[in-house]
Order: sequence, then C-alpha cells, then structure tokens
Amino acid sequence: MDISEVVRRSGLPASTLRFYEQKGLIASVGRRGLHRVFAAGVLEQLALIALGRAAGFSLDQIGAMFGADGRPCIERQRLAEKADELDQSIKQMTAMRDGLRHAAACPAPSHLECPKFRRLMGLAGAGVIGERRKETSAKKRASRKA
Amino acid sequence: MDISEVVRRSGLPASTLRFYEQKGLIASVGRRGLHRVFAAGVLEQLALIALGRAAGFSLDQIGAMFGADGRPCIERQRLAEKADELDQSIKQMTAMRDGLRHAAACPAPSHLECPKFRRLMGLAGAGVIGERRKETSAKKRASRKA
DNA sequence: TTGCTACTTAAAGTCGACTTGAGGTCAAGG
DNA sequence: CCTTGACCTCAAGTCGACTTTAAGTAGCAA
Repeated sequence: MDISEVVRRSGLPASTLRFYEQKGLIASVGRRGLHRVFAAGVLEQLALIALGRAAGFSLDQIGAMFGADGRPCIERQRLAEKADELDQSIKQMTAMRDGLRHAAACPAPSHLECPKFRRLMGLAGAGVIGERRKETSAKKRASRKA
Repeated sequence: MDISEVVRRSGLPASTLRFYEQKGLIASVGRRGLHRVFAAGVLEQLALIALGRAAGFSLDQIGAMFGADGRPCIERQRLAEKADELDQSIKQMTAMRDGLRHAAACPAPSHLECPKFRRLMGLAGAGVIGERRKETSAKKRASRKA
C-alpha cells in the first residue's frame, strides 16, 4: 500500500501518518523510490492508536504499548488503571452535568443566588471537580473541514 | 486585597491572576503604587471561572459570560447545551471504560483476538468514540507541585 | 540611605498533537 | 522534452492556558 491508500482507508491525513512514523508509532515496510510502502497491518495499528487516544492515552504511552515487532503488548493493569481514571472523570462530569442542568432550569434571578450553584462553584474552586477536558475529535474534525 | 492575599485565598498563582486580568476575566480596582488592589468580589469571580473551566468552557467563553460590571450574565441555554455535551462525553467515556475493563479482564492471549476489543477499535477508528480528553486539573496541580 | 523583598512589565517558552509551508525528487503522460 | 502531480524532507507554525524569565520599581525596615 502506498500512503494515499492508507489515507483513504484510515481517514487520517498523510501528514499524520508521517508524524506517527516519525514518532515510531507505525513503520513503513520500505520505499518504492522515495515513496513509503506500508503493510496492510498498519491499518490495524492505526485503529489501535485511535482506540488508545480515545481512551485517553498519550501518543508516547501508546508507543510504549507496541513491541519492537509492531504487535501490541498491552499490560492489562494499565487498562484497568485507565478505566478507573475514566470512572473518576465520569463521576465528576456527571456531577457537573447535573449541576448545569439544574442551573439551566433554576428560577433564581442570578445563578449566584442558587445554593446548588454556589456549592458547585465551591467545589470547582477547591479543585474537587475535574478541570480541563477537551472537545471531542468529532468536533475537531468537523471544524477542520469547515 | 493585594495580589498575595488573592493568591492565598484562591489558591491560584499570581501569574494566573495577572493573566486573567490581561484577558479581561477579572479586574483590579486600582493600584497602590505599582501594586494591584483587588476587591473582595474577585474571589467569587475566580470561583466562577473555575467552575466554568471545570464545566469545559474556554476562557474566552467564560469572559463572554461576564457583564461589563463584572457580574455574571449567563444564558441558561448555554448551560443546557454544555450539559448535553457532557452527557455525550459521559456516554462515550462509559463505553470506553467498560471496554477497557473488559479488556483488562479478558482471557484472550492478545487483545486483538477479543471480539469486543476489536469492536471498540473499530468504533474508535471511525471516530464514534470521543477522542482527546485531558487529564484532570487535580493531577496537573499535583504534578506541578512534584 | 541603603537594601530587601514583594511586586511590576513585556516577551518568550512550554506542552501535545498535529498542520503548514517551502523547496526538492521522481515517474508517467502529452 | 517538459510538465504535472503525488510524494518527499525539514523546519516552523498553531492552539489554549498558562508559566517562566529578565529586567525594572516601589514601599518599608534598619
């Protein structure tokens, strides 16, 4: 497969594939002239990378999950840890979601007068509630195309 | 209050306060010499900013939620929208968490041989599952202190 | 008066994951 | 033969939210 086919079948831009190769996340099996040639397995690797990213692993962490052969070697414990992390985030986000829904429906003239809202403020200030989540890739892709 | 007191009572570094002021998120009531002087209300504003950040709003969006007077003017609809966004993320993260937990417990020799895992890979590759979340501020603060 | 220290400024750096741009190479088609 | 277009490389730019750094200043104590 040449890069354009990988682009077509993975949906990722060529620049990303080159970037991933440079980071050691994927590898081309060789060159035809200047052009990279990829094995079919790269698609599976890319899917795995996408999954890792979606689960919240960094590219470096994902890189560490591939053996030198390109096959994944994933410690089950890391998965469990990440699941626990997600669980934490889910709880925080659920609390936040409920708080926002309440505030959206709350009849108080200013949100500042709503005790629930103030409580939420307090929690956020104290760092009890997670900060710094990022938008979903779906949105990013959309805005990139726009 | 001078900046050091705001630092003490908000837990934010002075650099962040100056940065927020520069962005127009907060304002000092004046100067004593060179030194900024803040009104007590700034603490409430900071709590509100923290809440907004925790809910996933950008600083610019949060800035737009303050009237020129410094009082919040928050459209209930934006809150409801954000709650819906969070709900989306929660669903995706829940799916991911369950998938990871399964994979962590799955007896298949390689995860690639587990049909559930492969399904998850497919979903992530197709962008069905959210990508690009970020760590929680609690962790960031911790690692900053470390 | 001297010196300390907490504060000030503006500009540049950081981090992660890419994207973009400039300039180069090569095989195929007119 | 020459152009076109797909690919290449390497360097630099982007985004958001800050942090860091360098250099300067003002208030207060000795």
